[in-house]
Amino acid sequence: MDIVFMGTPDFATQSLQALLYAGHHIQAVFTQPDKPVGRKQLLTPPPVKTFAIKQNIPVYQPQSVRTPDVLEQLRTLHPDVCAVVAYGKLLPPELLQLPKYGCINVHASLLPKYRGAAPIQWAIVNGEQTTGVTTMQLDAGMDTGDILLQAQEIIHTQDTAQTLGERLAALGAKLLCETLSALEQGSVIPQPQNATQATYAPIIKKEDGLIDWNRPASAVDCLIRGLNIWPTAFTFADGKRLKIFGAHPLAWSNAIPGEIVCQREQLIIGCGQNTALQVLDLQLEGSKRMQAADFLRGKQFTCHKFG
RNA sequence: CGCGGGGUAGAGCAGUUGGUAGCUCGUCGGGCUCAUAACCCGGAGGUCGCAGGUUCAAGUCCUGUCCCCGCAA
Repeated sequence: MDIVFMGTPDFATQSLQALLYAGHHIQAVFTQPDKPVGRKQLLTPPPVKTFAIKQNIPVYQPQSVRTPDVLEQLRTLHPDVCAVVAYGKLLPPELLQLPKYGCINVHASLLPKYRGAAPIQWAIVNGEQTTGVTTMQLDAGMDTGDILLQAQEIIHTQDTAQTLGERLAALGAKLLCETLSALEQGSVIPQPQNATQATYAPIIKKEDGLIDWNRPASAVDCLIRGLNIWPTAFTFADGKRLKIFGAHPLAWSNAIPGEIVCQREQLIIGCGQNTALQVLDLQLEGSKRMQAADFLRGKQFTCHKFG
């Protein structure tokens, strides 16, 4: 098929790659404009752009897709379908109607659960045991279109947003290819979403990473894994910000939430409901990321509580 | 030149008012032990990020420079 691809992060790159391998013709790629990144604010191209350029695919990076120019470009390209994967912009209705098969979206959740920008992260943070990917026919709403195909994926107890995201990206890429085949053969029936079942996964903000030590250790662990590798769950110790990249929940008694229960060979913090968290992988402000054992070898906290 | 923290043995850190570097772990050798990640004894390993400057003497003060990290964007 002749396809216009719209996507931005690594998650989307996998789908683009899969479409190419499947023998589709990618006419053009739309992706977000380059943005300043990091402390040095270096202008950095999104992953999809980098990949597209290597494949000699034309790249467009409009600030807005709600302009006559963009609509005109799409008309000229005249794609069979528009594949949208984590593009980062809502598409206007006129554009959605344009391609023969409309616009197909890959979403990293089992819709109607976890509509929105950060379905992978929130699924982990909320302690879900399964999630998945959905392909759907885009409509004007935020992840409200008719469902085409879905695939389940188990969330492991060690999963981070990073590791789960990689698997879902691969799964989503595969599902996208299957969906396009099914559309061509007319063998897929769009299913409207049950809006009453819908939940939302809003974009993650840094402050979402603040750890509430009153919550049970398992919940804190979910937060840590869900927000790894970005923005990372954090707390405060000795007046400094402490990022926690990895931990292990423990059963414990008489734990005071936030209390540093132990910092000899292991770093253990009290949590809610008489549980505790063994911190394994951390980074103190001004220092680099390291294993708790390494950290404790050179430094002890003078405060008695985290948070 | 946005604000702040930091670059000292393989790893993580101390180094007070400037006087030729210490700690924990690891590592090597020996001992103890049925055995060990445990314990005991001993050893190796550092031009203190880099370049200048002040000084009788600088990791420790001054200047410049590179790199890392938190915040802010």
